[in-house]
Amino acid sequence: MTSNSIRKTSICADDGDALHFCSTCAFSQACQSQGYDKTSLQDLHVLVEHIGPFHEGDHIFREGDDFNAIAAVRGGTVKTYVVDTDGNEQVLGFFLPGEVIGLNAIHHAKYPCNAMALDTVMLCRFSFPKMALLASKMPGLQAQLFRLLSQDIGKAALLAGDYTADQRMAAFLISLSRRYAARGFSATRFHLTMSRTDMANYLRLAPETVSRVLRRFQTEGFIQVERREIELSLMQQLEQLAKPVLRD
Amino acid sequence: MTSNSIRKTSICADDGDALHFCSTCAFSQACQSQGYDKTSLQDLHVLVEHIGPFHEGDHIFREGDDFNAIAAVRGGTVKTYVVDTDGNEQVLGFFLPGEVIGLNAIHHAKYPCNAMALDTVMLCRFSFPKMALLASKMPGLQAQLFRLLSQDIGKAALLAGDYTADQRMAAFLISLSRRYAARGFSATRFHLTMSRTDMANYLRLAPETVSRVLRRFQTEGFIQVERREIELSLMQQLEQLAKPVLRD
DNA sequence: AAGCAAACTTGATCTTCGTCAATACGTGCG
DNA sequence: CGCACGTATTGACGAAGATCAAGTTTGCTT
Repeated sequence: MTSNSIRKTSICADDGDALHFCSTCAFSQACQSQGYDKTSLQDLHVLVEHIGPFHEGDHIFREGDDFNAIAAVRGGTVKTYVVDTDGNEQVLGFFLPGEVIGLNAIHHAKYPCNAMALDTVMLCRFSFPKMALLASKMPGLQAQLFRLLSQDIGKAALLAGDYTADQRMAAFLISLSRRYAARGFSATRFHLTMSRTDMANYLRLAPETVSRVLRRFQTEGFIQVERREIELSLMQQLEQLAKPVLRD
Repeated sequence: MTSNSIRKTSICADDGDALHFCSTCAFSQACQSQGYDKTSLQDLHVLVEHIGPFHEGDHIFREGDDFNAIAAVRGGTVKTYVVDTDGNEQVLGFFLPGEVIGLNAIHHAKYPCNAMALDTVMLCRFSFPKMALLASKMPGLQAQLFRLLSQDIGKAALLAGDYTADQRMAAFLISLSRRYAARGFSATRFHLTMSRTDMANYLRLAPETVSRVLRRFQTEGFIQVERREIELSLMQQLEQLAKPVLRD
């Protein structure tokens, strides 16, 4: 469930090498890991575009917008969401640095959801048509795209099953922890970039329930939480709780 | 949410034409829709394998099996599921003729769930490595694969949101109806190939709740249900109920 | 520094759906 | 034919979490 395939922390490798596009992006690996030719790499350079900064509350794309590009998060957090018929917000996911947004837009050629910056966000934008064309020439890139897409199919598991509020919350915290750790950040102390309401809308709980569960986790010694700063003290116990959700 | 990209009903077009592989499969379209060369087509023929019949209760693959192929359902119904830590079955999806199973296995190169035949099932098996290779030569095929994968990312929405039992059930029935209709079957009368328990495990409800909701739908005149035969009488009302779930 | 709005917390009550238990139904088998 | 098992239905009860209603804190604006 965590993005194992995305690891590098450096934001932009301007190392004078041929590989001078965003190295945060998931695709650098694919290219590095196999013999690419100069032409392909040139093409890849051309189709990449660094954009941002977006600020808190800015929209990156909106539901119904024409799809033309996917984007890797270079810095900050992006939430994707839809608004249901009664005006309630359903958060579909939070995207940390190194993770890719827009993959669910390929099918209908339109973005099926909104994407909003939760803090200051920098992106690496890839024209999808160009990338698909390039993928034909670079089997490693094609494979990487297939993997990214396939990975996302299973992601919804966190929301799906009928888990308790405690299990959901534990799984959410563990997931964040692992994803931060994979980027070289602390696995035990981090900043929650989203509001309690965002968390609630993601976990399909009421904001009140989120508050209560966090408080109880604190009194039980699992976590220390102060506003949006959180420390996971008893990882063990949290993982135990999260196990049915994360399935590892 | 319904598989718009898959329409043809015929099971196997042995028409002597170059296109003599399973025309039920999602990929025939991709190939037809653009100028393919003879060699590619030859390759595509080679990588396809008709398998079956599987009988009720047979496993097609199991969680943890090495991934090497995806498969299109030619006939019958397949359910995919996982068993959680307390032994409860979570049904991930039902796959009708024309739909593709195994797409979520690409990422880890292992099947992340079990697949079981609910009745007599015939499949069209595609070696994935060969298919990926071929996709490099056939942009249409590559695009079709990207679309199929992207489509599945959004599918989990049916289970996700915190909908009522009524909304879930209505959405489920409407979804089946549309998918059958897309295959040329009746949109209003069909056979439920899965047990109440399977439906419950898919919709994240108790089997008792499934029973009660179906009964209430019947007394309200929305449906006529007799054992596993069902008729949708007031499509209008059902669609109204399902709207928040299906988002159209 | 005061005022304000938004986010968050906390408590009390209510609703939906799960659980438990009993019964009916239908199918296969002796 | 009738027994037995699995599947489905129906009813009574209980629990988890939503909703409603105040409060409290935070941070922003003036």
